[in-house]
Amino acid sequence: MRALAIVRKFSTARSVFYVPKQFSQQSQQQQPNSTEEAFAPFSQLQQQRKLLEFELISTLDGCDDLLQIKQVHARILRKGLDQCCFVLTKLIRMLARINIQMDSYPRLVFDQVRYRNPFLWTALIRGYLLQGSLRESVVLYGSMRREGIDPVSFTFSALFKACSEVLDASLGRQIHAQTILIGGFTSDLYVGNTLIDMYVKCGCLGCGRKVFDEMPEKDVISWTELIVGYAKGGDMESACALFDGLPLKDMVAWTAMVTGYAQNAKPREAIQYFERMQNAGIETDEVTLVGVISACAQLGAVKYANWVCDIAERSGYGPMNNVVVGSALIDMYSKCGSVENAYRVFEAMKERNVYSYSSMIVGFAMHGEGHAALKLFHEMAETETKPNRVTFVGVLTACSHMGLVEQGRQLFASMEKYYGVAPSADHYACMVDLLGRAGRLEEALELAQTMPVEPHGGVWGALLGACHIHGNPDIAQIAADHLFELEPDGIGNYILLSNIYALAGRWDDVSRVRKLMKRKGLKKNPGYSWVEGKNGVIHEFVANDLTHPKSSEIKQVLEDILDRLKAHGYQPNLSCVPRDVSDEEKKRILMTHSEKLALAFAVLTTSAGCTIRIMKNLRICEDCHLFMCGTSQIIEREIVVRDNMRFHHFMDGKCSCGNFW
DNA sequence: ATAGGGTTAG
Repeated sequence: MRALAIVRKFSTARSVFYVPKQFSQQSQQQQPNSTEEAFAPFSQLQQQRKLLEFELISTLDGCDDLLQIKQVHARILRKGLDQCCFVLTKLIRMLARINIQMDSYPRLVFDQVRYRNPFLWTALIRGYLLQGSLRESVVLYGSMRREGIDPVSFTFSALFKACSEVLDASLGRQIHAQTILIGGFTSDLYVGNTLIDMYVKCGCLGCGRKVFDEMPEKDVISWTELIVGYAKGGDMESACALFDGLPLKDMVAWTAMVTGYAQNAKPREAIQYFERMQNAGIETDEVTLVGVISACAQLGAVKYANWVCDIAERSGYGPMNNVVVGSALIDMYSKCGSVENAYRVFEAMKERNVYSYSSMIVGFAMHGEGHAALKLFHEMAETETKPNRVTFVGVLTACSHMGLVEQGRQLFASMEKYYGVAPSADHYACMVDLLGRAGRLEEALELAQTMPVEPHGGVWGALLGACHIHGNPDIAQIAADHLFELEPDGIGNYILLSNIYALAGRWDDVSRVRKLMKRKGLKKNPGYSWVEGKNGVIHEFVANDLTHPKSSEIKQVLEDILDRLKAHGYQPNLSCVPRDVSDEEKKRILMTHSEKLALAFAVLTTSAGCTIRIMKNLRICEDCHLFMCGTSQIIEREIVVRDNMRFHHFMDGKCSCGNFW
């Protein structure tokens, strides 16, 4: 047994430095006469051989179908590398990646190798695991041990990685238990880190934390994995606590924090961390940039947009050099109100992928430039880049915001037929939105009731929104019943329904919905708006909030504007206050809407001629919309409002949305 | 041939 093991060990080593026949014959013929010469050709051959192996491996890496892999395999055989574990391991891994049944081709390759090293074994075991054949992989692991091959730490890290790829934590737990039994591997840094990553990816944050706490030696990677885990779970406090305790913070750890805040809708914190990171002298790469760009997109502030774009250019990851950064910049500029700048970035990009096109199309759609969105979509069809589900959501919303019912229908019909994208519930939601906004509520309802995919909250939500626009409490009731079942805690749905009843004057129904909300313990999410002030300070306004230091001046400005608007025939739209109060009270409430406060503040603090930009977390109401139209005319300035859905550009008393939003 | 961070929607 022992002898066998030694032979194996030797053979394993030999197989790595296996010399092909044609080369070894050649070297024998040459008869070297000094030691130096004797080794020189051999090591040269070794080098050539190594180069060949690496070349084959990288060729394999670029393969994405069976035919290509078979061609490389033929080359491997021609070069006499049929016993080379190094290359064959890659071959098996690639076959597993494209989901070739392990029992067939990969198994054959494996069986033909006489001296298999742990890496080759691991590739096969990992393949079975990825294909869900847990039993087979356990059996194989047993045979590997019986043949005297000791697992290496790589064996376990590869297995844990496979588990995390198939998101199978219970399987990972079993293997974890095995490593504990064998002993020695759980204290390995690599194995520990893959374990944490697996648990985190599978959503078992607690288990990951336990591994982390028990690791005798941790590095910045262990920390970062957990930080990301907490961030993905929305627990930025824990992420932050961990980060504070991290002795050596590197670029990736910092990036995890920036991205974490960005993904948890805390753009200001994300930007703060990015600034702290820069002050600490940490380098910035494209991933960091994408995180902070996404934060700026959420914030919607032009100054930050230009600032971060500048940094991207200076660090060499501008739109010219990096598709991902470029695509993120397109999205950011669209969301910061400048579809022109977004398009400038789009044009400057050397390479464009489906993200670049989709972001640009969505950008046009958001700004009410539906025709530009459709034009770009057709341009895209001429390229190699294939539209995906998001691209279609983009073009369909573009149609929806423009009321292009027929074009939307045609696109929807072509999705599967010409582009191979099967319509999902999301796309049906777009269609319901398209029909509903256009006032065809019965058709929208029928589509929701007969669609072949199970409708989700988005579908009924679109219908409910349309009922709000067109004032149809009966269909709203149907949509809401579905919504309350699908999203029992979705506060917005209750408020929307109650507002629809209020519009129809059905106050009994309003109080019924209010009571329902109260019973469920749901609280209204307050509407708020914000504007960018001097020096990048963001000023936030909540409805009816008079705590801003300039409140009395703001009130004065609003009253002035109101008087002038009234002289032009403006009448407050009292139906926008869904409460059973006096008309006077309704008028007062209307004047405290957060976007009006923000508008007055902007008028107060910016100079004539410059565009006023307001961001808001909810949909802008009819009255504020009318108010903005009028104000843009009397103060002769452009006003841009970004609500939760889209942009409104007010100019000369008109809005770019054509009062259709 | 072993470990960490990334962009698009309603």
